[in-house]
Amino acid sequence: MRIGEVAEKAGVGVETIRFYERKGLIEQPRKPADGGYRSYSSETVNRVRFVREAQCLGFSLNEIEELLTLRADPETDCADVRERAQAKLDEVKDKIARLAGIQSALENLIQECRGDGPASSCCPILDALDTDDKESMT
Amino acid sequence: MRIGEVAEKAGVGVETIRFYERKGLIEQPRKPADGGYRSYSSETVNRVRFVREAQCLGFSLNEIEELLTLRADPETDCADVRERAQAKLDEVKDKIARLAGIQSALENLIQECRGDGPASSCCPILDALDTDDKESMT
DNA sequence: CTAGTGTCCGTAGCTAGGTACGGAGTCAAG
DNA sequence: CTTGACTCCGTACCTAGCTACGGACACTAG
Repeated sequence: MRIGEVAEKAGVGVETIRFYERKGLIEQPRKPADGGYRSYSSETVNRVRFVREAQCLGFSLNEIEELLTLRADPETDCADVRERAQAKLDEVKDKIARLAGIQSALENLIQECRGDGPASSCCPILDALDTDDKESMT
Repeated sequence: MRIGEVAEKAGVGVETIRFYERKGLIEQPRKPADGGYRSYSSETVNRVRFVREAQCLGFSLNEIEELLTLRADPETDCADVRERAQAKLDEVKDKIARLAGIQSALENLIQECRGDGPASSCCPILDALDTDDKESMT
């Protein structure tokens, strides 16, 4: 599969694929036999999609690389992989918990803003989140 | 409260507060009476903390402003607020769902990497996430 | 053989989100 | 009334993550 096809299937530009390649986020597919064109496997499409996905969720490209290198590297000791995976898992759980806080703040807001009149002093998104601060300030 | 105190309590630099002020993310506290110094309420500290928090979770500053302006703007119609809050709520739920996908991929990975030997071909973080793609490709 | 499309590479430019600099003013303590 | 800590403002600079440019090469169809 050539670069244009990968880019299209992953929903990004060709330049982005080249950029990710330089960053080491996807395989380096030098194939001088094939006229000097890059040739990718379909796994690359999934990798690129995963990168975009993880970016939306607040991971940097470096963190995403860490996530991706958790997989099959035959040289790596399994205990090490497990340890890094656990660290990432903790991060992910923390993100979920904090998003859940925002979620319930928004739900409260929607509950409280039932009427059609002026919003006056209802709509306390920060107030809803302040409780966190108060807990951590005792 | 002056800018340095806000910055310290929120755990950011003074320049960052000024930057957020320029962006309209926090109140504009021009107080020429007080020697020309900015004077902030303690709410600003919470706002700044919320901004940093939300950034970690993948929201841009523009999106964060949208979240923050959901609160008490006496001119705003409550129905409009509710609508925007619902849209944000959908985004947040979606993020949580996608993080949950990564979470279970990591949990699988940790399960499968029980041994101490070489990692060989276990550790399928992408494989675990591929299932998503397959569902959306039917 | 030629035109068109896709790819190669390096380098330059762009947006978001800060971060640092430098010269001047404010204020409290000594 | 000077010293030191803090603040003012504007501008310049920086990193991350793309995105565009431009000239050369490959491959396909006509």
